[in-house]
Amino acid sequence: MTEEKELDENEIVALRKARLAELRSKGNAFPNDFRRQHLALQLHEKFGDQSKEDLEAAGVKTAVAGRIVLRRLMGKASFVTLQDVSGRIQLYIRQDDIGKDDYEEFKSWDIGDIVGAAGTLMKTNKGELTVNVSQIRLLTKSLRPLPEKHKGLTDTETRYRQRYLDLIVNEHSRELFIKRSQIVDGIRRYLIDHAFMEVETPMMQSIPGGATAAPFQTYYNALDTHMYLRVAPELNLKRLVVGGFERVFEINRNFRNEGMSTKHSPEFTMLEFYWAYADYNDLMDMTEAMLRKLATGILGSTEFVYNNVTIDLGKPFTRMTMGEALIEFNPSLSKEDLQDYDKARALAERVGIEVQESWGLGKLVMELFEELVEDKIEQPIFITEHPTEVSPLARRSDENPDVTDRFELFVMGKEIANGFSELNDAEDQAERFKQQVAAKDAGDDEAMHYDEDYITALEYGLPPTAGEGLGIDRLVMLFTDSASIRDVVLFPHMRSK
RNA sequence: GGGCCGUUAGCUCAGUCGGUAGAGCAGUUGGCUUUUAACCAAUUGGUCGUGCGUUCAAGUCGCACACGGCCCA
Repeated sequence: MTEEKELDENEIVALRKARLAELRSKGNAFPNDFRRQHLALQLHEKFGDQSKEDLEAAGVKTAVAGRIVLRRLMGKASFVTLQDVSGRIQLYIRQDDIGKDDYEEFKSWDIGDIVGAAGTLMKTNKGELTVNVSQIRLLTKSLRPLPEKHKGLTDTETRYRQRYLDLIVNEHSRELFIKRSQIVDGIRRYLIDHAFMEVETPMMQSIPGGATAAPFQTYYNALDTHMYLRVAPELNLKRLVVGGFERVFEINRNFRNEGMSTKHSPEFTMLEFYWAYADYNDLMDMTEAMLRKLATGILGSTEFVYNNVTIDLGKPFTRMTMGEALIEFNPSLSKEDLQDYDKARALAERVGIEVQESWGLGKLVMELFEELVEDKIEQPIFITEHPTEVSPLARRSDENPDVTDRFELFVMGKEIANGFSELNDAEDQAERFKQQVAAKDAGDDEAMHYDEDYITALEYGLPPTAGEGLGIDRLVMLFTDSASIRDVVLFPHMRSK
């Protein structure tokens, strides 16, 4: 039975399993008592500059551990390249140093095996820092062959489905996800340094809210009720501001039940933060400062290249209203086109937008912006004055009730951030929810629900507050010059095979 | 949802006009005590994504499906 199975297997796997069986018969095949003294990078940093002679005189002892990624075997001495979390270090193993039996055993190990080695630092004749090994142990036997050692793993599907292989083999991928971690870490530190408090709010909600988006539905047996995965944490975070936590933030996943594409993932990571006694202008200032600091800290510069365009976060970001942007990027348009419903509608139909009867002027302008401006943006721009009709949670402008004190930050055609002075007028908010419910009843499955408890919270009093959401995945795409959101998500969703 | 492209050895890829499957790496065997994509010699490995069809004959042509990529909505 098992024999048949093994016959079906790839001969490489079968052979390695046989070797593992042999190891088992000799004792503990999976020892966990090895302790390392240095990472590869630490050795290179501390000793990389020392001369061959100085290193030999110093006789530095070390113990390293990692995966064998390259082997150069000779009759009585060998080199192997070990890879650990920090990088690579070469080992030099001589039969004379470890003994004939151990050397023969060592030669039967494979690329992919995880080993621990102790020895003394040396430099080869070509100047490569190397551990001259006195003891080496196999810690974990690898049963499957790794991808090609030079060209690596290029098949996109396999890189996504078996990300661990991508990480073992492709240094670029490893560096990308390290950068992602640094970005999240940098944002967290920045906010904490500015007196923000990190909180966690529910991922499962009985009423999804905080964004216009279709939710995922699930079922909670104990309560015998349908629940939704959150589309945004917004309303809960503002409840916390009502409660007196004047600066809060959350970095976590949101779920939106829409298609997958290079720009959209059904679950994505979002920073949301809320800041009492501040407005949307303060948010824009802070966003600019934070992005500059992140880029400097992580990329070493405020300039970086995305899709062959050099982006400069060093200069003050352009700020313009949505109406101004439409005209700026489409000089044939005039102000009147955007202020008159009939003209705006005619224009929308002319550019191929499927206009719905329920849309007002505000929705038309927003759709026109998405169609005629977004893709044309390269350098960072704050777009402001979004129509009230499409901003149900944002405070109205004091000058014009049809627009809100809101902004979105765009870079290279991507919406990176969205923020506004929060609507803290409970009665206005109740009206806006009613409009959303009407839109939902009219068939808009992205429209919001009426959240009565949120209105109650506002009735207790939300201080004047500014709030913002910043898409982490898209920011990572920018900072790493990645064309697809799947490249910056460790385990992107795939159809099961 | 639509269009285009892809799927061949563990990995990276060739495969002509339809004529019975190739390379490099990895693996195996042998050699080699400062190599580094180690090298030298020999050698194993295939349900050509799945199914149906055309044909004397299909990796190759046709249709359907699956999965993926890119573009569009």
